[in-house]
Amino acid sequence: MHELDFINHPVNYGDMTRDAMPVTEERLRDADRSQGTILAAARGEFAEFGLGGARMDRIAERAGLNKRLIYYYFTDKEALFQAVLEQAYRDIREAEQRLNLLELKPAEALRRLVEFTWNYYLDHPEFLTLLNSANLHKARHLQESQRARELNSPLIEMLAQILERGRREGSLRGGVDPLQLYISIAALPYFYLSNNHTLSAIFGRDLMTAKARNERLSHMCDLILGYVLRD
Amino acid sequence: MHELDFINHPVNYGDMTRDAMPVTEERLRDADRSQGTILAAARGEFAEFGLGGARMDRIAERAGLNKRLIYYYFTDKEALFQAVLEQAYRDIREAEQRLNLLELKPAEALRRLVEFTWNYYLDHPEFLTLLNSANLHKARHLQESQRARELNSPLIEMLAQILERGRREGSLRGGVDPLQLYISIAALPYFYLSNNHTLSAIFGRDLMTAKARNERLSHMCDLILGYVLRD
Amino acid sequence: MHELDFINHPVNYGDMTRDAMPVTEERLRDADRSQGTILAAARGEFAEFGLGGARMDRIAERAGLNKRLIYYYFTDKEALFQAVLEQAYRDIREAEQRLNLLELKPAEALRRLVEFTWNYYLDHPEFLTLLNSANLHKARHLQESQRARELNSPLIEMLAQILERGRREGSLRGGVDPLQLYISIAALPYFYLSNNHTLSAIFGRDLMTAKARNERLSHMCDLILGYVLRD
Amino acid sequence: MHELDFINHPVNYGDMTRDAMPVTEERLRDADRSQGTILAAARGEFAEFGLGGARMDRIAERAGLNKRLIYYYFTDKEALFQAVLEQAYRDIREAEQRLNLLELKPAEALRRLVEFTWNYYLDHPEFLTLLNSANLHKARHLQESQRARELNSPLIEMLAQILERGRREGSLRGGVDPLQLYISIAALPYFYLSNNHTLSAIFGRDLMTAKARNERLSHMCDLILGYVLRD
DNA sequence: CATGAATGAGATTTCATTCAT
DNA sequence: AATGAATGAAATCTCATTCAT
Repeated sequence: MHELDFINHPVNYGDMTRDAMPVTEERLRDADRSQGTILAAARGEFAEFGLGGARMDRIAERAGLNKRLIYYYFTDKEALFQAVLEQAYRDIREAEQRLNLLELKPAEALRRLVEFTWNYYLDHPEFLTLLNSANLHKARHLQESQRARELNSPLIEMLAQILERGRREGSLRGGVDPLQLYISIAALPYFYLSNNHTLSAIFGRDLMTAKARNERLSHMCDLILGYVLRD
Repeated sequence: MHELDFINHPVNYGDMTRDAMPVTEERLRDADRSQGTILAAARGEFAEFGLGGARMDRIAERAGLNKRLIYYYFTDKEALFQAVLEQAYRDIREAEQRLNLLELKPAEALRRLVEFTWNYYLDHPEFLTLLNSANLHKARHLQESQRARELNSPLIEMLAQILERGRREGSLRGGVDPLQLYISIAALPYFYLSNNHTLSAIFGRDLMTAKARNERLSHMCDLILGYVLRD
Repeated sequence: MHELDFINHPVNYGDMTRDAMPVTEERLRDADRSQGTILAAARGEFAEFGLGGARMDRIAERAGLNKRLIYYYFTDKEALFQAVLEQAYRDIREAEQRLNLLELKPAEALRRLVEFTWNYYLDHPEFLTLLNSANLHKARHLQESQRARELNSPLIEMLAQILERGRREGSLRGGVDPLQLYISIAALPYFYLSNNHTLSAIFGRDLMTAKARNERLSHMCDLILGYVLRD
Repeated sequence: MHELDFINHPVNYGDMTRDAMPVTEERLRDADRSQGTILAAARGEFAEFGLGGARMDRIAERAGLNKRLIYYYFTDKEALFQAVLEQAYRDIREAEQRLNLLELKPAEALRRLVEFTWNYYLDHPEFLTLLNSANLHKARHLQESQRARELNSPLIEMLAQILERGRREGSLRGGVDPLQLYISIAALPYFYLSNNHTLSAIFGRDLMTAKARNERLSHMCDLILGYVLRD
């Protein structure tokens, strides 16, 4: 997202005269860009060290920007964390939107959702850590966020439709609470990946090899589909 | 004045030898008790604020003991955290030992394990946070722990036996990896409880009412048993 | 929205020479107005928080103008404070000028001066705080001001004439140093108003009610006139 | 006060055994001493630079103690300022207590009070600056002080008695409000000394020479006594 | 065994000021 | 004339840890 912003951010107006330059746009983009850079740097730092362990100095360094600028744009560490969190949610919601589950058959849609969740967590490990941090602080940052409700996943509604359709078709069992199902679909990969280190240490077995990962994905699909499919 | 203070400092008990002191045993008991008090205080603090957010000052205050004593017994914050973590694992393993799953019928044993896990997490919320903290730090504290292996749950072995027995009896399906199943049984309540705040904030729905908790437990049992039972 | 504002902003008047521009005068007026706005904002800020506590950011905000502009017109915070101080002095001197004490009978002139001082301080509480700040900094800003001497109150000279006339008439006692008297006439309301909060807190009595203020004014008149009048 | 604490602060308990040492006293006294040192350093710093201009670093340096210790004992800058303020008030009240005005004849007592106030302000210039700072902050620090009322000068009561006695004797006029008089007696030297720099700069005349000071004291006595004496 | 006092390093945050248009 | 973005230096405050009995 932010990455893309950079692409068309030419600083070179060739031989345009200074007066003719679209000064304002340039500036606004700079401000936006700085904010984006800070946000990205902060996301990395918070993900790696948690809210308490993150260092504003390091965030500035990661961003290649003056520390003061962080406060200029984000007020303080807490607010910055909140901004990072909101963005992380917006990102995953956006990805979810692109799934188009309703075009698939119910069972297929569920499998696809399990796969998507697994892959998204794999590709965005920061999301897990951020979520952990947020929960350590009792979701205070979300509760303070006025956009909290917007972060409500549209998937719940979609899931409800899929389940209902499956039930009517006779392919899925009835009486499944979409929220419970959604939570379970998130829980299964989340725990595995988030606690990967502890689990690996205790069981003396690397859970992140390609093989282990494939096994986990199958297991989760089996579990979810085994539960929801009408036999 | 500081200078002079040294003069008569020697740990001088007159000519009594230290071993001959009548108080020794009592003292040892005090020592044990102090360590326990510190450990309990630290567990609370780490659970509430994470490793980064925990404060040695507050731990001392919670324990009602001098801060210096913590260092005396536990070297430093990291080591203290490690001690807390090991104890938390020992505690849950002890509880697991008392389950006697092998005495039950396979399906019954599984249901009981799901219920146990759910209830243990409910009763020991600090376990979840400690686990989170440990993983934020990539389980460094476990890897450094020489007792890590001892923490390996005996449940895996037990689960393997249960699954095998069920398969032979024909009551359970075959081909279920006990480790995957164990992880899933932990994952389902873990995510729900650990992310309770975030989920409640986002879905605008209190997930901790008695009703909601009962629903979650049924859902988890349905999910696990629906998957594992041979139909 | 911001973007659009700038579009026709460029300081480009085509090939008109700058001197020929019709807007010059208007601009000068704007410049004057901006300076005045800044000065007023700064006076408020310095009065409320002192030199050390005043914030350039807040001054800009109060003025509704860009912070950079303050530096453009006033060099730095110190110089701005000096400018504020000079203006405050000019203001009170101007007000004094309008008193026309010499037209009154000596005793009447003195009473009027006491009343004027009291009222001026009441109406311009910022004057007191500015004076305090100036003195905290050992009047450095005044010493650096080239106009310091101009700030010398013409009242001293006037007071000398009044006292002399009164002495000759026999209505006032002799041997009164006009500077001492002037200082006392300022001191009596100054302390009351400047320390109003402290005094109110300590004596648990609101000193700013209409009644309390009237009492103070009578007391001061009694004190000054009781001293200076020949009985 | 603190100064005296040092005097009997022996560090040498000779051949007392360790257990017999009044360890606690010793320690407490050290803590007291450190607090006293910090308080004295802070008083100087706040007096010189005001609350906003004071630097915690400099206070630590002045005290010859670790900056951290200031926070250990006084929480933060504001609280430290409050402590300094309270102490300054306690000091002047203590000095007032030693005046024994009631033993003198009314007129004599008043003259003595004027002299005392003048000399106290001369000897404790920090008191004036602290008072100024306190008032800049609208006496917030006093209002928050639970001891505010204890700082109420007993002089008011004493003054009331003196005035009443003088009135009955016939030596003093009646109808004088002791609070108004007290404020005026404070106001006259306060303004002169507190604004000394500004006044000197403006009038181009050093107000702190021995001669100038004597003149001021006479003037104040004349003013107060001229007002209060029955002729 | 136990402790109150003290500290250095480093964290977050602030603030006057300058840059670049 | 006017501005939003950016900064370096320094301020306040925090925190794990050690000192000295």
